[in-house]
Amino acid sequence: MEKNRTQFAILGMLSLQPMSGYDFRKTAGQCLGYFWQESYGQIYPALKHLLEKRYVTRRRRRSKGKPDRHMYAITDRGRKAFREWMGQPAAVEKKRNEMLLKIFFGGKNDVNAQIRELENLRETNEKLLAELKDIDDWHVRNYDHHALTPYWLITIRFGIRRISALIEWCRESVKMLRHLPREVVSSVPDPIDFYFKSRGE
Amino acid sequence: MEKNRTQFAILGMLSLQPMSGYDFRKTAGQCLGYFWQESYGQIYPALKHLLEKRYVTRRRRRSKGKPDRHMYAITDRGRKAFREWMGQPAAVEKKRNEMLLKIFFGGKNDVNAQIRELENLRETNEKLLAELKDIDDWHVRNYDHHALTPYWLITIRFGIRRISALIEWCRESVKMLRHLPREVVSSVPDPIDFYFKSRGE
DNA sequence: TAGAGCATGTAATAGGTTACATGATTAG
DNA sequence: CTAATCATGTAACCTATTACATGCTCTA
Repeated sequence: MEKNRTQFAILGMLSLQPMSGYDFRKTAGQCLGYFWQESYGQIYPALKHLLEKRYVTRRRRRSKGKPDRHMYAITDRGRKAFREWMGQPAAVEKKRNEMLLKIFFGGKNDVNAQIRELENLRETNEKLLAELKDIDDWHVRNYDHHALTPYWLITIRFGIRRISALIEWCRESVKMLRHLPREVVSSVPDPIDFYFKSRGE
Repeated sequence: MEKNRTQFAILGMLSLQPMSGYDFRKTAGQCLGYFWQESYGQIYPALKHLLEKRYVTRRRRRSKGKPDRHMYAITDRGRKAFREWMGQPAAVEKKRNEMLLKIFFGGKNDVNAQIRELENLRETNEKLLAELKDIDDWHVRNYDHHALTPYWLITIRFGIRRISALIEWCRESVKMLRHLPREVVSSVPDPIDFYFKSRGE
């Protein structure tokens, strides 16, 4: 099997419980949202492939008023492929943070607009942090609810730490931008020596 | 202009100093590496596009023993397009962390292998953290070296906070995995109610 | 003498987003 | 009446990785 990770994310969810493509999107959004995201454009083709390879089975379930649903369940073949994938070392994703890229080059022309963007980011993430802490609490109180609880706590705490760090960084950066030197040194001694070169590398 | 970010990353670097595609790869790897990455398969086609749109100019520079280099410089048109892009709100990247995904589903069969993976991650990032702190120090000591220094410090500190959080998370997670309940509760009361559903959502 | 670094680039493939199409029900 | 939710899926793009091709020089 190739390394299409969407398929493994789906297999993983199906290993917990049978569900439809729509369910997967929704459930994954809630449980994995802060470190894994999928869109329908990937999910439905992936389910098709999984079915062809007999890693999953499909049953049509009718419902009144709503469209029919395709309920998928993992097979033994699927479970085997999933376990194999789980054993392999995790790949590291490419990092891309457009806001950082823009800040590196001097950010917005209007410093106040830049500050507002950072404040917004902080506020959004403060809400997210509160939610994650609630989820953490719930799992601590219901530690015996599911065999995977300790693992879920580990992933949640990744989110909590990462988001807390982001919030602190927003605060610090806003402070720095507020105390920016008014008259900025605009002449660079030697353009060849900018940034790293000048550190003697 | 479209929203091919590779082109803007290149324009940004060229706004600091003229350079070749090879230089860009190298310099970007050093200055932006912990939040932005590009491969040659994107860089060279992007330079071609930038040239066609006359956002950059190209001069061939010969050198003995080494292949010829194509030196690119940003034009006024390019600078204008770049400034326009800089003013727009930054897009948020899709999050994808394969290690977290695997941990969510129970991680490696062998808990010790999982612990080793986390320890490796921590060690790698401790080295990276030390490097970033050195760079931070250098910029603090040479605050007047370049007009963009405060901005560079902001991006570096993002890296420092993010990596510190990761390191702490690794430590905590290893501890949790070491104290995992031996006999794991393997029966789930009601599979429909796993994770979120059971929190009353 | 093997491998790394310098330096350019392309082609095949894989991965991912977005908009669209369909159409009923339910909540505001 | 409007918008959201339910639910499936496709097609047209765009984005990105990987392997390959070329060939010289310097270091171990």
